[in-house]
Amino acid sequence: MYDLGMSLSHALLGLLAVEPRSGYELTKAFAGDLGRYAWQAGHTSIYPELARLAERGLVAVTGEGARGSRTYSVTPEGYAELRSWVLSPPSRGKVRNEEVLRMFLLSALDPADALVVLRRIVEHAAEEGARLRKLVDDAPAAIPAGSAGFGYLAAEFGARQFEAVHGWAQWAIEKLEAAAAEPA
Amino acid sequence: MYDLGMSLSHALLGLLAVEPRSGYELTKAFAGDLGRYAWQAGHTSIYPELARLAERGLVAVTGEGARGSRTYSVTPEGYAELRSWVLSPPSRGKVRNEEVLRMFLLSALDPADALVVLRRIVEHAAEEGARLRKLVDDAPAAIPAGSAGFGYLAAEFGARQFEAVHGWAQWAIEKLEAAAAEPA
DNA sequence: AATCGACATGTCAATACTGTCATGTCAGTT
DNA sequence: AACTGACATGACAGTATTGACATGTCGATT
Repeated sequence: MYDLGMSLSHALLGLLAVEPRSGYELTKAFAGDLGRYAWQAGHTSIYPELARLAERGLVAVTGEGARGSRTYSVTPEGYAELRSWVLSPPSRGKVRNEEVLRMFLLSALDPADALVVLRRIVEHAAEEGARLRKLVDDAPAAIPAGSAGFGYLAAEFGARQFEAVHGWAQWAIEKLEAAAAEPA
Repeated sequence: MYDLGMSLSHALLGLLAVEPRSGYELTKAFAGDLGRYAWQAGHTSIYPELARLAERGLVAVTGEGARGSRTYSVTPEGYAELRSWVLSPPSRGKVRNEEVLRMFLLSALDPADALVVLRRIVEHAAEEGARLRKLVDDAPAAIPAGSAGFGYLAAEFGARQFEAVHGWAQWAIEKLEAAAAEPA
């Protein structure tokens, strides 16, 4: 009677709801922004989880391709499960983010060390923010709701997050430099 | 020869670097914003990890209190390890965030369902943003670098993140409503 | 025809983590 | 003196995840 590891299964349902895919293609999706910012998983977790979802009837193999590939699609039950999960109250989701942890721990360091990290964050956030902003701009202006639009909302989300991180790091640098200038 | 589970150990080193604490107090720290936004862990992970850190000489018991409590402090080696971790290049840290995953999966849903979720996000982000903004405002204006200031940078970070989420969700609602108004 | 790289899936042992149960202490109340 | 709730740590079984290894296919070069 397990129903843990819920997040991975729902991530898979979500991806398959947008478009049927093989395990390999799902793995590639996790190697991109989805895995980088929302939920990471390797193929060794994905394949067994797909098998479990198929066993529960939430997905089904709807095609076979070259090199033994199997294309999975969500079943109506799978879509219902996904919907109920996304709509369900947030309560307290699992959170693990090494980058954010680093930011939390910044205060534990020497201000000089913290500044080094902050300057790197400023640079990195500017790059990632610009990349995602470009992604959004290049995407079609209207949201073709439901199909190809997957990732458009997410890209805008990411762009804004990085813009916020960028502003924060600059603010933090100013604060630390000001504190260093006038010793107590 | 393991050196995995790095993040938890560094979170502990960071907390102890700010101030010596017992396992119980560390557990409470994880029950707060640290656990909610950066890295979650329960006492059943924390105690064994503390023992391992002590074995490796990165922390040490520097006091014993009532009810069998042991107060841990970082050793110089522990601080060096922490410093090198925070300063080390980001490469690709572990990321797991159920809330962000939900946002990624929004596009997989009916626009009507997505709107429900987005409106809840607007509300929640406004609340959390306001709470953290208040936390920052109530904190001392200058950063007493190194000691009591822990959490000040982090609180501002969180406040800005939620402000960004708030803006994003409002933007997304407008987009979806506009798309619904003019059917293709 | 051999080679190579991307495609595609899988096993397995080791490690990590969660939830549940268990145990005991101490301070303040009743 | 019994009770209660917060303090404080720990064991353990079940589940999840990772990293290393393994296997084979197909298309395009060489």
